[in-house]
Amino acid sequence: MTQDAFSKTLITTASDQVFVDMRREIVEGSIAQGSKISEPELAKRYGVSRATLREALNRLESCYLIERKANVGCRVVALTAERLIEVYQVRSALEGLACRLAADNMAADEVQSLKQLLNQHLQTQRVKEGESYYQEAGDLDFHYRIIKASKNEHLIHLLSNGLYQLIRMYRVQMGMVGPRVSKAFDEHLAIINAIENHDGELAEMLMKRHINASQSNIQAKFERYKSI
Amino acid sequence: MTQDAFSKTLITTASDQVFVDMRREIVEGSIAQGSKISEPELAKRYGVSRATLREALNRLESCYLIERKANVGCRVVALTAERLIEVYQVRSALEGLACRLAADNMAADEVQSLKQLLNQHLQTQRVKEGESYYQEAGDLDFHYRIIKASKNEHLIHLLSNGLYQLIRMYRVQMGMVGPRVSKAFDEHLAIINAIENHDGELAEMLMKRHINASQSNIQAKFERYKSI
DNA sequence: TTCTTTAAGATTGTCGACAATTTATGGTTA
DNA sequence: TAACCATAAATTGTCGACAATCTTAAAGAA
Repeated sequence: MTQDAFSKTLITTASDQVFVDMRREIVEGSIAQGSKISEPELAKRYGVSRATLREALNRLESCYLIERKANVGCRVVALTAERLIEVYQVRSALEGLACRLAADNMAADEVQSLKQLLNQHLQTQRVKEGESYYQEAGDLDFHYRIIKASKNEHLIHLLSNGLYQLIRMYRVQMGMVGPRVSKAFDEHLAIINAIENHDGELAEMLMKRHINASQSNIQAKFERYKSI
Repeated sequence: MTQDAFSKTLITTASDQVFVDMRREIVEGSIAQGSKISEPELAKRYGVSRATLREALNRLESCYLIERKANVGCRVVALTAERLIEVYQVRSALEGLACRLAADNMAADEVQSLKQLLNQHLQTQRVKEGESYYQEAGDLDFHYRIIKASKNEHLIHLLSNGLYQLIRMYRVQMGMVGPRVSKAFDEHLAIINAIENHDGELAEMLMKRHINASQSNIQAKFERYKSI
């Protein structure tokens, strides 16, 4: 029994493994967006039976990475601009809530640990140079910690098992690196300060703006990407 | 192929039917909260194979009605006060968003139709007498229409396929009828007015308050229920 | 007695095969 | 040629059986 790095999913069964593997392939684009999924073909490829594969497919559907139609089959979700907006509207509302709850609940040492994390990011050369590390794993980590600090299990599940892989899919496949990195860092700093002051209202507002800015950024990239 | 009344789920396959049936039984309490689910037993009871049953179980897990542990099995979710708070915090954020979007998007004739629905509720004798009709189906219908009017498919799915059955489960099993009915009606009216004026900010705020009030109400009932 | 170990029983995970449905193919007709 | 229908092929839905794991209960040691 092992553990997945991104979603902290415990990998116990064969279908767990297939689920995590397929999820990575879909997020990274190895399995192309919008492509049809053939159960017999994929079962053979992963070396499992169709029953095991279907178990994994069910869970991929739960986190919105594939879509099923009865008696027809599965398709990998297609990344559209409209869908991106929808997802970010939801994300903004939910992470805003998470941030408010974090500001209410977070203990002093947790705040310190979070500040330390951000300092690490600052001092890492890669951040200054705007490399992908921060934007991907680092940013993810920051947001994840705040979500976790909300102490609302339902919310945590909704975000980390539901929305995040989908958001990663957009970001990874758009190749999200660029000038927003340093600006995002400042916004993170402001959010921490609000949390430290237990100012839930402000923390929520800052997080929402932060995510909206992130949305505008990725959306601009999206337009450029589509016009090519 | 038929259709389910509550979630508008299309029932095509055998597992669809089992899913809808089990969901109703869990929501209504026929299958007790916290109880262990035996796959062989339920498969026999519904007259399907275990594979079909497991398909349904997967989907029940997606809408948070049961919880699975690998190699151990499923349990019906247990209704705790903590969980109720968590769910309502999320609901408040999401329906607040839905209400804001509805205020932005809703066409004049849609607003009129919604007002008409509310008038029907008012004129129905049962409402005045505080019977369960309004609180259950009527209230649900009102909220559902606003959610739908948000035009955000992801949000719609999250609420109607995700949270709503769980919320119904609390309400049904607590027996939610009582003096809040008329007050809730007034709140609904205020929300519609805000939507009609396309005042998204106000509409969001009113909806959040409406849901928070509803939470307090059900929570009070919960305490009484638990102390017996 | 109480705790640990072990074996039996029961439950879940996985598999391959069959049935039902959809999709592709090819032939017919207007 | 285009539209329609019938047939064949492929895909999904469902089933029963076996393997792997957990749970329970009995037996033995401290």
